[in-house]
Amino acid sequence: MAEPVSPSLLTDDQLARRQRIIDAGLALLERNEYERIQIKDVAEEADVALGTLYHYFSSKEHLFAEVLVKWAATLKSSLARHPPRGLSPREKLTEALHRSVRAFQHQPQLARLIASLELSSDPFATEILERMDQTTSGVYMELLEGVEPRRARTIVRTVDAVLDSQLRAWSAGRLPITGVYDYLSESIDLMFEGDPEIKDADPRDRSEVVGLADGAG
Amino acid sequence: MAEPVSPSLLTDDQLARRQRIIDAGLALLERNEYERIQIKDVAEEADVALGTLYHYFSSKEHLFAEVLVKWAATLKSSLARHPPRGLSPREKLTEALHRSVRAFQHQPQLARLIASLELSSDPFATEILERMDQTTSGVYMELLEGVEPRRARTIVRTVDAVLDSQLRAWSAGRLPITGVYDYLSESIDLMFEGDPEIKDADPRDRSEVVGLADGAG
DNA sequence: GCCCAAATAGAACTATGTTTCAATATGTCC
DNA sequence: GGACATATTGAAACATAGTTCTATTTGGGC
Repeated sequence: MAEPVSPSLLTDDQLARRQRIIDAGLALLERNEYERIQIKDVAEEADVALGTLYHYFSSKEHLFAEVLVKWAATLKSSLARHPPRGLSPREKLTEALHRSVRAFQHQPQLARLIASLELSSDPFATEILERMDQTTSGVYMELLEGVEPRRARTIVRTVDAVLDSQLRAWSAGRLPITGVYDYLSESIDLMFEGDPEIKDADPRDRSEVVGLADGAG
Repeated sequence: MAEPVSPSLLTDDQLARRQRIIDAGLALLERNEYERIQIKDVAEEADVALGTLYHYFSSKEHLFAEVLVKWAATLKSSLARHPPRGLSPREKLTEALHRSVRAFQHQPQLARLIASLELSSDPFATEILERMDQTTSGVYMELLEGVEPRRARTIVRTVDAVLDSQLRAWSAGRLPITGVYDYLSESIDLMFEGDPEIKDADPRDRSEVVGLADGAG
């Protein structure tokens, strides 16, 4: 776990190589379980030497945390390009979450990956996780425009926990994917129960939905 | 991962030895991180040979899943002995969850353990996990007497997810323990918002709060 | 063309869960 | 009470992967 070089100090060439490694990780994740992917396979797929890989990433977990970031970035930008069309905050939130589930459905290993990373002790990995957490929370918060902020934060935290938990159960084979959708909807409905179903209060002031698709690397 | 012998076929002597191994695991968990506990340490602590340990448990994960069951059983029986005194379902649920958090607080490694087990592929481990899940859900459901069953189930699932998620964050050092208590309360309040705060509808029919402290082994 | 940092290849190291095995003990059935 | 199955022991061997090391090569800038 030696300190890897900081991305900000790299030449374009090196950045490209670093990116190639991340892409290789994502590619392998599409056809293998995370735990069964060997670091040397990633190096091979990326066409770099093992030592090179460790030159850029402090550990397997650090590397895959960056893979996760990259994947999340594409998800976020897709969400930003086609914002949920629901009228009420509840509908928008539901739509956004369902879209997230669909994304995971196409990449089942990502759910396992997140679970693994949450157990990691590599400081780079934990830092990246936390950063991602804040970004996704931000995305959801924006959909809850008009909801009292304190309440909105609780909703987001809760819904995030449910998403995480159900995805985990699904990826472990303990729950069909339909269960994930259903339970999520049910939880959301529960939290908005007795709500006057506020329609999208003020469609102005929407110029800056940015800050979602960056931060990747 | 050879099939270990089934507990139901064991002599008292063997059951005692098996139990000694589980106790040893729990004891070690009190002073070490789960990941850093070596199987041979457990064997040593339990005063059995390595081969003996593997005679009873198919893997490290299987063993520690049983450790978890044992721990959960004591928690459950404590909850059964002193049922939450809150008047409304909301209060009872909050009290029960806070008590769970306190239990984890005394055994921080248990939270990590659960997270690890959820990633395990040992069939014994997953079976045990699922069994535990159902039992804890059952405990919470009983506290929601008077709440419409479908709704109660959603509440339990949601609250369970939040507990899990916050404990995970805490055990990874990403959240202070006070945050766990606070977020849990907030989530619960949110879900009971706009509720007529049903007071404990019918204090009769309470004779059988059993079935909580068994199932351990 | 020289120099140095980066990259390479792959062997070596390490840590641990798991398996094996021969020797010994235990206990049960006839 | 002898014999046979089963359990236990202890230690060594195995297997797998992540990580580190080292000798060597490459390539861009002065």
